[in-house]
Amino acid sequence: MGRNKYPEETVAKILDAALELFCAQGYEGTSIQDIVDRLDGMTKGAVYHHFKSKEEIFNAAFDRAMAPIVERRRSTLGIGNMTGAQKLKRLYAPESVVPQIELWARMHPAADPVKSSRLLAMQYQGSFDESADGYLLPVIEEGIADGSIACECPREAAEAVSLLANLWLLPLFRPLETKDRMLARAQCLAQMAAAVGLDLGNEVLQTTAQIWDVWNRAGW
Amino acid sequence: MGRNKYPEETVAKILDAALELFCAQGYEGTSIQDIVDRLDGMTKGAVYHHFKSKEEIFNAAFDRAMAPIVERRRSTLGIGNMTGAQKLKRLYAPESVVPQIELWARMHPAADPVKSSRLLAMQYQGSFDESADGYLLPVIEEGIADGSIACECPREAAEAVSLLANLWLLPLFRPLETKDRMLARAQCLAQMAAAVGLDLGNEVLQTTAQIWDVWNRAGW
DNA sequence: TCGATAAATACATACTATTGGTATGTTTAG
DNA sequence: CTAAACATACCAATAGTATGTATTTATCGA
Repeated sequence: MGRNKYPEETVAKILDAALELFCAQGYEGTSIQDIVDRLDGMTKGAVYHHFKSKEEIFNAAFDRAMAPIVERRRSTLGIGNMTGAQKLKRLYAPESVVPQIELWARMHPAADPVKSSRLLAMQYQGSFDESADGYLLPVIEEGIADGSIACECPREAAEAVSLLANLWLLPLFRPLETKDRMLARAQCLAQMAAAVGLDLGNEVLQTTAQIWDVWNRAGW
Repeated sequence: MGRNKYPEETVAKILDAALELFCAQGYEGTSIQDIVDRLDGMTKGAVYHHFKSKEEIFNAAFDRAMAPIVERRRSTLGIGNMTGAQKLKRLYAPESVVPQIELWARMHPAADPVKSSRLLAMQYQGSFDESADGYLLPVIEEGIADGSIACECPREAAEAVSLLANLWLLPLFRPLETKDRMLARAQCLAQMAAAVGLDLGNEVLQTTAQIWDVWNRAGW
């Protein structure tokens, strides 16, 4: 093929193909050759020119997909005249959650924890990062500082809620269940969060309902 | 080597070696050859005679390791003259939990969610099985039936508690943290469980402290 | 009960296709 | 002309298979 004038298009093609395959078949279930085969005409040399390993492709693919979500959330929380408690509720409101779910729905990962074990590990790791250095714990601490939240164990509460929200409330790596069961989970999570001082807001149920709709519309 | 009169010894040797390697290096990080190399003199032919795939070895190794724990728990819960609430507390008492932790400590899995992603997936899957068809939900339902537990969402509560206990309270796949942080997590979990009607008992803190000791004694 | 033989089991050996990755071209844009 | 953007040809390691061989165990007639 010689040389392309716009190599970033090639990179984008690679990452698009990679993301789709990694989601559908998992990390180990996807070979570099699988990816190459989707880049009509291109060869492995091109891929390894732009990325130095399969691992790097994997990370780059997901980072790229997540970037707009992360940015959106950052800007949402940047608003100054909101209490911590208000920001917390906002984090679990439809406008914050649904875009992320839409992304997941598009990615359409295999509903098999073993096949998706790499993704699961990412989500697991992410839950801790999210609560520790990420956005949840800071928001809670902000709430404690401004008096809008009363929580005795902010770090622990953040971790627990984050983990439950990511790996349980939306069971990405499990066979599809019913809307009622998802709503029951949301209700349950809200109760548990309230017990440690975190009010996730009344919108949580609404958010969950919308999540289910998005999910289903995507043909799960 | 010809033929062994007691092939089950060979199987045991294979599973022992496999378990150790899978824990230390993860599933993908362990090759069949790695396992074979630990079975002095034996070859791949032997391994593939007794097991039809790497996957099967992996499952067999962990099933074998878990078997005594599962049996122990089964017999503990079999006692008739206990209420559901009493059984629930017992599930989180040191005598029930510590043996399992000792097993995990011996297995000594890599504290890296990606390297251990397969194990993580197993634990994740296990949390749902445990709550659904396993022992936790039945105990809660027993408690509801005999009036010793008041829980509006038994299934959801079981899932949430199970997930938190398995993947958060004991963060197998995370770098070691302090005893205080583990205790704080236990306290937090107990509070959250109480909010949905599950009293995990006062022993939870004690259990957690013992877990940490076992963990540390194993040189984590 | 006994030995001979057949059959099945417990391995070893040798091989294969696929994999992630590399070394080294070749072509084209800047 | 040079460096980037690819292609081509290779490599070692991998999970798994096909097949060969030795040893145990089941079978059976006497």
